[in-house]
Amino acid sequence: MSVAKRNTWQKDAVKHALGESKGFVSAQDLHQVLRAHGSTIGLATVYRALADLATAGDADSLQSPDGQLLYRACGTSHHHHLICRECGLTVEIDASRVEAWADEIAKEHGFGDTTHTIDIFGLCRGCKAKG
Amino acid sequence: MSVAKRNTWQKDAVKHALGESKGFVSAQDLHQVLRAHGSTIGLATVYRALADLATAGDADSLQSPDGQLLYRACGTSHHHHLICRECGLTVEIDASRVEAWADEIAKEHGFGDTTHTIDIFGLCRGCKAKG
DNA sequence: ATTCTTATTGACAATCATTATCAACAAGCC
DNA sequence: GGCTTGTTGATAATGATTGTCAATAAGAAT
Repeated sequence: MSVAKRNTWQKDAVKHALGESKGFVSAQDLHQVLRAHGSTIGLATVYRALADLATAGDADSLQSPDGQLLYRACGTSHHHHLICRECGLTVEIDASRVEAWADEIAKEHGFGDTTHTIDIFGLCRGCKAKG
Repeated sequence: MSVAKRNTWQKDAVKHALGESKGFVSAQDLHQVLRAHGSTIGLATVYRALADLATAGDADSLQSPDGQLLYRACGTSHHHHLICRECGLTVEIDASRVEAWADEIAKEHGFGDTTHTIDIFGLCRGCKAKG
């Protein structure tokens, strides 16, 4: 199998920057952060690195309500999120109950090979108080 | 309050075409269907009409996995969908159990004013057999 | 260490869905 | 029929993401 992937500082930079970010970040945001930190990394590269990370299971991706793709560093376990639409605060939630429900429903209707999108957007305590 | 909204054949056309469609349709698709039927409706108008319908609660919108916005005619009751990613077959599912769960989780973490995205994509019986 | 192969990069162009613009139009009112 | 103003639609603008491709550099071989 030899060398299929090469290790570059760019990939590490993206991975690291993603790890530093608290909530979900868009590829664009991450690119700007990296440039702000003095990196000369290209935008296309950030997109590619994020896609790789997502494929490898090191990152989680979801679509924000306005259609942007957001990424977040994450372990291998499958889980879902509760996200503040104001400040971006993210809480990982255990969704095993819903997972089971989703599989059950799918099976019930003869569907297979399923994936699901289960995310909750709202206002966190802090932002509720402000707003 | 007199007249805030006017009734135009364009809005009716969009509403009707949406009702005819079985599963979810993109604004682009709907526009093409309408044009194919001889209508001279403009693309921007289709987008506006769909947005209005969604706001009024007469249509349901969701994002397909590749980022497009899809619409579907639907009653006023809030529900979710099981969608075949191959042929677009859509099954409305009763998600009261998950609704309750989502609210509960949100409350538990101090979140308010929540909305959620709960959709299941998979392969229906027919497409499983083919693929 | 030097050379060699080729995966990877990054600037830029290309796509594609969606939104904004704005003059022309028509729905509902008199 | 006119008047007012919400609505339309062709087009341009936007903005995220992907494709292109020559230049670069990682890792293997020497």
